[in-house]
Amino acid sequence: MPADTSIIPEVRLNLVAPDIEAPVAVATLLADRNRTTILAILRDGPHCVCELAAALGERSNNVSNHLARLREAGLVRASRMAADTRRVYYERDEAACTAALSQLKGVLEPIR
Amino acid sequence: MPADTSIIPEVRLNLVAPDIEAPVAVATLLADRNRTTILAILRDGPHCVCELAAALGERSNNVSNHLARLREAGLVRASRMAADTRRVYYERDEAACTAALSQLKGVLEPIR
DNA sequence: GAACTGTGTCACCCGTGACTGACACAACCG
DNA sequence: CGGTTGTGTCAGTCACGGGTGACACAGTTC
Repeated sequence: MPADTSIIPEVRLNLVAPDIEAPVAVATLLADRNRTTILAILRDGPHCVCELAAALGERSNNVSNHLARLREAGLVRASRMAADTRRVYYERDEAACTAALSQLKGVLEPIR
Repeated sequence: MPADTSIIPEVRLNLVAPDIEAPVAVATLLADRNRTTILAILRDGPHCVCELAAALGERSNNVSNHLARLREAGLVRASRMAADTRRVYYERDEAACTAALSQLKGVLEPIR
């Protein structure tokens, strides 16, 4: 005879996948060692490309590529300083970083 | 005449790249649409593989692969329930998720 | 026992993305 | 002006990882 199926939880096939584009985009940026290290180093203030390249042990054009990705995402800003216009200094956009963190909280934090 | 070089910031080539293995590992897991969606869906309680597969529009073996990655990272747990031993139910490990979020905070939050 | 459903494992294919090399541009110096 | 340094761009190459297909295993039903 069949078991009491009433206590077997029904399979829910109508689950809706939530919108996770933004957090995935943030995580994709952080999923690279060089980009995450750049963001970590910039926490102590602006640095130029050559400094970051030396710290990472990477070529400057490669670092420049990663900085472009971070810049397009708004996480960092580039500027030439008056005292040293030859080098380009990058600094974090703390507001954007906080917003990015919020996206990840939306996935990793318990339901509110 | 030469500019006053004393105001030109010296290039710091002695920067030390911080340890970012853990946050990169977390971000790598979240950098995939299916894995992030799984974590988001599991916020409302345990679900079996077939439910997750239906919600994602993916095949169950593919979802099982992603769940294995999440399981190895400790973010989810698998269990067979007494009322339905045929299916495997997955649930979030909230403590591990919180710990994972802390790793990302260490990169995205401003310096303390 | 056989048949079936749900899940897990693994080799394979293939697209995405990181690193490279060559080159171009910007800003300084002689 | 030409030379040098710092940075950016882009096509090419290659490794990594996600999806698939085939199969094995667990648990249930007949």
